[in-house]
Amino acid sequence: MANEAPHTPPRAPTLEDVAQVAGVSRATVSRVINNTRNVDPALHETVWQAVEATGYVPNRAARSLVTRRAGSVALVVSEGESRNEDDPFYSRFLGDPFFGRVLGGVLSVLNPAGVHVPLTLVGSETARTKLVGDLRQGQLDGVLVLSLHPQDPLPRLLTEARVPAVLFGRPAEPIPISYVDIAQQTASKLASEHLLARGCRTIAAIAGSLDMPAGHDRLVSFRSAMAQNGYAYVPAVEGGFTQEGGERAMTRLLAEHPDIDGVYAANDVMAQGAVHVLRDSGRRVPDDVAVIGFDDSSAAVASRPPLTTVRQPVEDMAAEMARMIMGQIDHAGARTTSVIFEPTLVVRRSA
Amino acid sequence: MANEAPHTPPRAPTLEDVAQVAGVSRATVSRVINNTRNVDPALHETVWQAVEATGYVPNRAARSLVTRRAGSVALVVSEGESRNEDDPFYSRFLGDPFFGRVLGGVLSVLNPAGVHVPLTLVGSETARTKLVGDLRQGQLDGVLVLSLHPQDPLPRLLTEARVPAVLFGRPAEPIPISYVDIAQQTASKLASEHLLARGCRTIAAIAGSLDMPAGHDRLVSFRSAMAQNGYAYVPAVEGGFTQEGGERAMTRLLAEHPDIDGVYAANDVMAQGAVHVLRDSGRRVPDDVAVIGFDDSSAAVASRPPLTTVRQPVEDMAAEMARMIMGQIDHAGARTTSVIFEPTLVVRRSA
DNA sequence: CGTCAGCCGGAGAGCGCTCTCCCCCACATT
DNA sequence: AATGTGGGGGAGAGCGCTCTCCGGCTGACG
Repeated sequence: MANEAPHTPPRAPTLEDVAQVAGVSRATVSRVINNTRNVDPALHETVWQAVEATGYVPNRAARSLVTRRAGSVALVVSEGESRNEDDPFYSRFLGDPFFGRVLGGVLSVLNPAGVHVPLTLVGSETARTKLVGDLRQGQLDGVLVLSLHPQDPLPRLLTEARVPAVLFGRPAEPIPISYVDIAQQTASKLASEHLLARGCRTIAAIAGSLDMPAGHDRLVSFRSAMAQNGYAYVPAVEGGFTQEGGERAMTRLLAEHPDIDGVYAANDVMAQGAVHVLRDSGRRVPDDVAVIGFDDSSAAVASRPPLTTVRQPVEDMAAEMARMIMGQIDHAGARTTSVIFEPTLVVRRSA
Repeated sequence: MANEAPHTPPRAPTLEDVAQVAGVSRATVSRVINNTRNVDPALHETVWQAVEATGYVPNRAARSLVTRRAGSVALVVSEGESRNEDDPFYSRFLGDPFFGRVLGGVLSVLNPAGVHVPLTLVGSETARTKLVGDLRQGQLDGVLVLSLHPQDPLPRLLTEARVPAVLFGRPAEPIPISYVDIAQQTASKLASEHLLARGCRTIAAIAGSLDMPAGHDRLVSFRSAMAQNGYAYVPAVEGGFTQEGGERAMTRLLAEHPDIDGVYAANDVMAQGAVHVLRDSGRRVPDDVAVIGFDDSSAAVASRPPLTTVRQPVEDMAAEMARMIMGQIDHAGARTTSVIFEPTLVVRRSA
């Protein structure tokens, strides 16, 4: 028994190997694989056979080195200053079904395209500079950003670095950066008209955090939708997007307006909290008070009664983000764009 | 205005640039940065200053090319044959808080270490070969696998390719692959003793899918824990880990054993379904029937009453996976290992 | 029949880094 | 004083790929 290469794994085949098998030059194989120029069809065929035969897989690193393209787009979950990566807050957000849907949408576009999608949590100055460094250095071709905090400096940083980036949801400050978002007016219209149509006359809102664009926009547009139907004022309490906040908000709303018969909550978990409070106060849902949530999350289905809720096409939005970032990467200097999606109302039993 | 480099971004500094600024050779700078050998402390200092001054960031691709290390570990969500990537099933799993916790745990170890964590959904033969190809080619240093299906061929494939890999949960078939898991016996002991201690005498189980290790082990170990307390037989119905399945299982259990006063469900959503059925049947939880769930997911908190549940230290387990894979990568040929974690009982109001 | 454009394949440079090899010099040893 | 020893630095090869440049061949046209 010869001791040749006793523990060396059989080195992966390179372009050179394929070239040798096919009896052509490295350059030709490269051309075939990236089909970048006309190559004689017969040779083309031979080369592919050689690729099959050798089990060749292009080496990403080598390719990146020369093309200055990493072939990866980071999905970044970004907080402002206050938090660090160990904060359970992150797990909470990552565990949110919403995040999973985003991920699914992004991967459905990027994985088939052979693009890697590294995930990063960014919650400190250090992490932020490292991210931008990676981007400038070309370790990353672009970023998809889920920015959770209105004062998050990351979006601005990214625009300043002139680096491909797309946000989920409009930025808190008006800066020139691409994003996808949902038509909050449509959502509000859907919700208000549904509530009105089923006979609600005293309607209140449980708002999300008002310093976040989503929280702010949902309340403002709901009020204006109600105004268009003749309701000059809609009482609202902020619930901070948490179930407990929803419960507190509902309690307060009930205290101030005991005759409430319709509630629009800016997300499902707050709606769920509201339902609990409503039931505990002896009211039936939807008979005495109708409740509409937002997100169509698993909470909506798990709730009793299951929640009527506004559904964002999150997967589609995320997929569009992926397409947008690829566009930006391919055409440097392209204009920043925004794509707005239409929500739908999923009618279940709570309203 | 000179038109020198009108649109060329100022090329990122390379090792060479730093070397020039520091007045040393490329090799020395490399040594300092990776501190791989003794370097004169004074020079060391000079070099770091030069790094600061130039804003140098090492080029990952170039480094990978020579070290044959990608600096990235994929997190793979793997299904068996039956599904494709567009299947909403994936979104559902990704949206599961459990997944987010895994992600959080993994990132808490790998991000600080500068390791990228690309996410991949693998649900087809093509995707599987591509993954193994990436691994062999060195685009990926290792994989962390969440295998969802008992017949999933991926774990076996990975061991055959002799590639660094760690599973969450023991493999369905006995193959030599590293994994982390939970001590199901402890979980069962905790649950059974809690139920018994609060006076339950007719106890049933709602099992998960029995072809999955988690589903199987939870039921088997629960029965043996009950047996140790003198209960020879525990009626059980499979609920497939879904809320609806939990409802159906509870309905059937109730029909066959109307005197049930304690239920152990293999996850929270089934427990939540069970609670709904129990309440609809006029029984009070926990007064008439106590219910224990598993996972300590958001469903446990959202449920009314909030669920007493078995909590796995998922973040810790995921972090350990990350450490294990790094160990495997650094010491090729290391033995496959398993690490088993102890669960705890989170007592809320349902039992 | 000569010239030239156009097409297609090969040669080879070089992307930014690591790492082996070599050399120089300071200091210890004989 | 000659030789040994080892720490610390530089030179340079080369990782696997893309892409520019070049050359040979073919066919069209004068």
